[in-house]
Amino acid sequence: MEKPATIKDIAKRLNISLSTVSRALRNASDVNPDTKKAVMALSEELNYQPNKLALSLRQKQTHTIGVIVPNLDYVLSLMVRGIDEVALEAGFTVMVCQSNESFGREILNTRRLLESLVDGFIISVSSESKSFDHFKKIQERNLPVVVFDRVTPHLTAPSVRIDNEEGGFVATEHLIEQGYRRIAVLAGPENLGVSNSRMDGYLNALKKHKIKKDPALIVHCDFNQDYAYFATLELLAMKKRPDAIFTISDRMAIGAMLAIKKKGLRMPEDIGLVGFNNEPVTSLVTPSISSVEMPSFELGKAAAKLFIETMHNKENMDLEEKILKPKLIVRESSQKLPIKK
Amino acid sequence: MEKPATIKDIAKRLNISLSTVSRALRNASDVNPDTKKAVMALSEELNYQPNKLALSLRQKQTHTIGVIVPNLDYVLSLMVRGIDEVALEAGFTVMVCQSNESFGREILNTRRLLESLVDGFIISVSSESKSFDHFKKIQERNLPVVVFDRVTPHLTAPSVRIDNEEGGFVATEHLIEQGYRRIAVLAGPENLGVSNSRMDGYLNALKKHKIKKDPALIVHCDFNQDYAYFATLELLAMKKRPDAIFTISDRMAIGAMLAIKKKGLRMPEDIGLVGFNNEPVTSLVTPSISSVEMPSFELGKAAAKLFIETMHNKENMDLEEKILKPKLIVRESSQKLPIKK
DNA sequence: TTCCATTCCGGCAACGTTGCCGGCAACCAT
DNA sequence: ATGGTTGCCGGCAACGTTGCCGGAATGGAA
Repeated sequence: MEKPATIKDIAKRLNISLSTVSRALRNASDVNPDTKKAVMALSEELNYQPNKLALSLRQKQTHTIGVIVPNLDYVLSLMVRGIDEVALEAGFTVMVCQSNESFGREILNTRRLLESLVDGFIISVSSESKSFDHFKKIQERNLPVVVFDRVTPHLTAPSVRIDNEEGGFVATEHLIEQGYRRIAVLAGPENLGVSNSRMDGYLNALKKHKIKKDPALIVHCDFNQDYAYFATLELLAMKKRPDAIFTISDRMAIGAMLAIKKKGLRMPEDIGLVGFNNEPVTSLVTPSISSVEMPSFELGKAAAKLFIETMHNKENMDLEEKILKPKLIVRESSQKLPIKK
Repeated sequence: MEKPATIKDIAKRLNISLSTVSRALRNASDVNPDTKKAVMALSEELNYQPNKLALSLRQKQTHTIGVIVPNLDYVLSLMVRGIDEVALEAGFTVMVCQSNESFGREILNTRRLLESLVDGFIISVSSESKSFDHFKKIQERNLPVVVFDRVTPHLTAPSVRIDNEEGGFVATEHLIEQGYRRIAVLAGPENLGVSNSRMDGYLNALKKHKIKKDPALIVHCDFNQDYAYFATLELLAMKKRPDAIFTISDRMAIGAMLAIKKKGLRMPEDIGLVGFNNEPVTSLVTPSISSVEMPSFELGKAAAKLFIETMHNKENMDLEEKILKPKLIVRESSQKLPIKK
């Protein structure tokens, strides 16, 4: 009961050859029903498990997917669970690596997973990454790559994401409908596609409602509660301060909220606030924060499904692009008008 | 630039044998400096990476650690990052599996990781697990197992955890010092060691301060915000309702807080509240919630270090037990008395 | 009896790597 | 000249598995 049993053990005890055992265990063709039964029985008894290493070495497939994410916050860990779900179902194991939003770490993770001989990658890019050569190297090796959530035009690959522009649009339009007019946006790093798309949605909403864009109200800062806090303080210190803020993540919304409270302003009366991601915390703070919800779990599942598709017909790499819809959840922080019946 | 280069490729191009290349790449002994240089140069040029599969197959070691956690909430994902940190440093890769607090899932994960031929396990048990045979099977295979955070007396293995009893004690004593007398405890499932230890600390604090234990104030419920919410509602509906609640997790504290607010009671005036874990959300809600902080990242690192130790001297399995200290963070929810200078 | 088809099985090679062993020079010392 | 030592290298086997091929035994048909 020490070492796991191998095919050889079975063959020896049954006095038959390795090949026969192998065939018996797999496809029944070309093997006597009796010997097959015997093999099955013994393999059961010895609790035989085929050695994955040997299998992988032989058929040059590890049935492992490398997943690279910038962090494991609420939404991303939900997405990873979605990926896991589908991957397991399809017989794949996933290896998750966090890049911690660091470019260097992302390269390191890529290399490590490549060394582990994963069959392909499902990636959400770090906010710090400006070059994508390390990912292109993967594709040069002909391994399937699927990008999810944080996509980038610089990487040509099938992708799954939500409609970020739409998300930014509904958030902003909601603020406008609530009567806010000087709406600021706290955006992420300038090179982050997700952030820019949400900002595009913001701009579209302004345009639709004929509100002039004010560059002073567009602030880029790090994806981080503290940065958002200080950025908001600066916004609130303006002569003509904004009367609403749309942040492209909830963590930033929290920072903004703290700054607003610090300044003694009330939400939604003095200032409106809408975040993005619909993390549970948004409903727990006072006032509760409106936020754009995304179907994270579904998004993860979709990414894994797309990966498996891509893997199965590499020839027909059509660069599929799957886009899910976000949904605004209105809470106290932006509900200025009485709720219409 | 398609398939990764192998030792064979190098040998062929240099017209030398496989063995020589292998030796040249590894230890310099028994190989001519010139040929060694040539091999090194070519391997650099071809970007040679030893095939991990073949290596693992040969030396029966995958340099992979299987990590099983009940979920990836704030503390656990911090711990996993700590594990990752140390493991990477030591040349190990980690595979993380979530059991989702499900017993069946935990068994499945164990089997999957075993199939993946991990070199050992670092485990935090699910709250649902009442049997531990699946883990014992690992040990029968002579693979090292380290338990962390959620330990259990039913599993004999080196472990790393915090002093949960101490945590429960300081939380409770703090409430007593603030003048609360009818202190309830929201505990987790009855079979969960962590929960019971924290409760023991609670009981010790009562005893020390000569407060009689009231069984009606000890409530077991699922590790879950909603359950905690309803359990708290029931507590508050008692004739002689508690004047403080200690919950053994922050998620439960949130549930309790919502129930308290629902009832229109004020914290800390009408009722005190202390949670456990010091999740960021505790400082964001109103009132902010006191909580027992644990050094999660450090704990993860310690677990990985212990694992590597255990792995290196299996003979000397001394069942080391490493215990870190928790620390109470006092916030509004329990600060009834003015702060002493 | 001869020939062919069918059924079942074993041998061999290969995936990429390393460890062990043996061997061939060359050199030095006797 | 002979023997031993040293430096360097190649061959072989093995890790556990599968795919291919060839072959023995059996049966049936001509």
